[in-house]
Amino acid sequence: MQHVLSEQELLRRQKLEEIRNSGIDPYPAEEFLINASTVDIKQNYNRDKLNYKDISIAGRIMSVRDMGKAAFAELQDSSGRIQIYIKRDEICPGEDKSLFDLLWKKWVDIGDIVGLTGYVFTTKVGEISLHVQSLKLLCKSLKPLPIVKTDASGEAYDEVTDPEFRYRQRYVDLVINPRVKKTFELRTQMMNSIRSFLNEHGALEVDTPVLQSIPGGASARPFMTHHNALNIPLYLRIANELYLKRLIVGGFDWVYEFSRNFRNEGMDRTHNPEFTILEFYVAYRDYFWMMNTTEKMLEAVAIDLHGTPEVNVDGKIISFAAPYKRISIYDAIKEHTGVDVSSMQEEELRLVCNKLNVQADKTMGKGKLIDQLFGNKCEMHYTQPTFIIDYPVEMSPLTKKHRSVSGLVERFELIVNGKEIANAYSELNDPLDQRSRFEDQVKLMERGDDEAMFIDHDFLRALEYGMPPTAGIGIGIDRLCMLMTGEVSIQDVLFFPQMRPEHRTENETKE
RNA sequence: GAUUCCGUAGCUCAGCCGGUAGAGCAUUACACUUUUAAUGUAAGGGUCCCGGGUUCGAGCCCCGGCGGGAUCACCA
Repeated sequence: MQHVLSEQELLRRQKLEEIRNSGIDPYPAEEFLINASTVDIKQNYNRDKLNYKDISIAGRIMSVRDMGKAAFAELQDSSGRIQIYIKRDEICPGEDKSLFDLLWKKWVDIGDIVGLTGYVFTTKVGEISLHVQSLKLLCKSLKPLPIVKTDASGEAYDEVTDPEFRYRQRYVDLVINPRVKKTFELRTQMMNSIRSFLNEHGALEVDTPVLQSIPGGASARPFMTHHNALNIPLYLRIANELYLKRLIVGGFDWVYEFSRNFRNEGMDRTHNPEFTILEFYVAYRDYFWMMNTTEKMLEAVAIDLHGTPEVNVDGKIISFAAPYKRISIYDAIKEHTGVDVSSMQEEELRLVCNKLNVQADKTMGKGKLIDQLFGNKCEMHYTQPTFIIDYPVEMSPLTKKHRSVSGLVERFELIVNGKEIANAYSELNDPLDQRSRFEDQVKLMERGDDEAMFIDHDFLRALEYGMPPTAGIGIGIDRLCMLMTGEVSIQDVLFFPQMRPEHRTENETKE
């Protein structure tokens, strides 16, 4: 894919040939046995010196300080880095000094992967280091690694900050920016923590279809594809809600799934075309129970990750300690616009939107208009976790009607740092009501709302067999991860965020 | 999709009023057997994102495109 090789790349290819010609395999097949990690050595050496002979470690050479007949270098393995000390007469005890003079001094570059054996010692200046007794090349690297140097005070020089470079070549980003690796390790810890919480409470993790013939469970534009053998259109899922509810019909009491969803919409620092939502559904519960459970779970996760419910996001301290504030969407709108919209109909709402400079076109029904008002005027004000509750029925086609207030549904969204991270409700289980809500969606679609829901007849059939009263929730895992790791862009919590393809000329693609 | 900023060596970045392309690190050579942003001396390295235009002359000005960031719109 590279048309013109740089000076440094040509040189590394030459070295590769010289290595081969000398009889050394630059890409050996046999395993290299490791018996320690750099972090293990650094943490335990001082306490337990006797056990740090005959050490075998492997990793990437990250810097070299040659000193003539000896050299210091830094080796990075999956756990961290350690300084290594290589003395010529130590690794080449006989007459033949080529292992040091050629392999080490001429051929090994920064970025190469090597296996080392030796013993641990502390240098004059007090740095725990590996005194190398044998050196084996495990992989010759052909591209120069952009090296980030850090001085004694921890300040980084030549740090690769170009987001395009970092996202397109995440493998390099991970090698050279240790913080990035930490973010992704934290993401996995977060998922594990959520799993533990749910499993300990008796939930069952399940898998449901990604390819769906009717994309349901959310209002969004789907990606379309085609199945050749069946000769039918299929959609990549926008949500797994309707499938999890079918499982509740089938007799499971608590199911959950980390669902990779796909939505064919705009991208920005909080939206990627594919993203992950945790959904779970619990029989015989309602949305109050779900609020209690959600705040308990998020508090537990934050403590698991940080030892405290407080996290620092963009200079703001956000506390996940339960309980969270609860406020109805009408009260929220009243609080931030001064307008009581609770009894308004569509036309009046549109006037309010126009007056407040909130976009309100003709395809928008009452529910969407209220959603617009909240999204544009209120949402950003909720920094600390806040449950917004009791939404109008028009914007919630899968939600059970409110037990005491007509026109509302039993739904909440959780807002943190001005962004929605969860959406939940007492699930609608009245099959006839569900059918008429779907039919309302069809009317919206006919008005031009390209995000209105399709009718899912099989789902209606399932509900007709009977679904127990159920509470359900969807939690945006990427956004939660942003909060838990302090990242402000979704691209920094996804290994490979969606990017435009890199431009390639005819020649470049051949290589 | 709209607005706006950006694209120069492997990396981070300078580049004046339009006048033959610069630094640090990295690389190469030599020296150096406990250094740590190692050091000293020397050297090499460029499709200035791409394509047009203006000009005697363009990294710089103008037009178009590609890619990225930010803001907005849509959305979670």
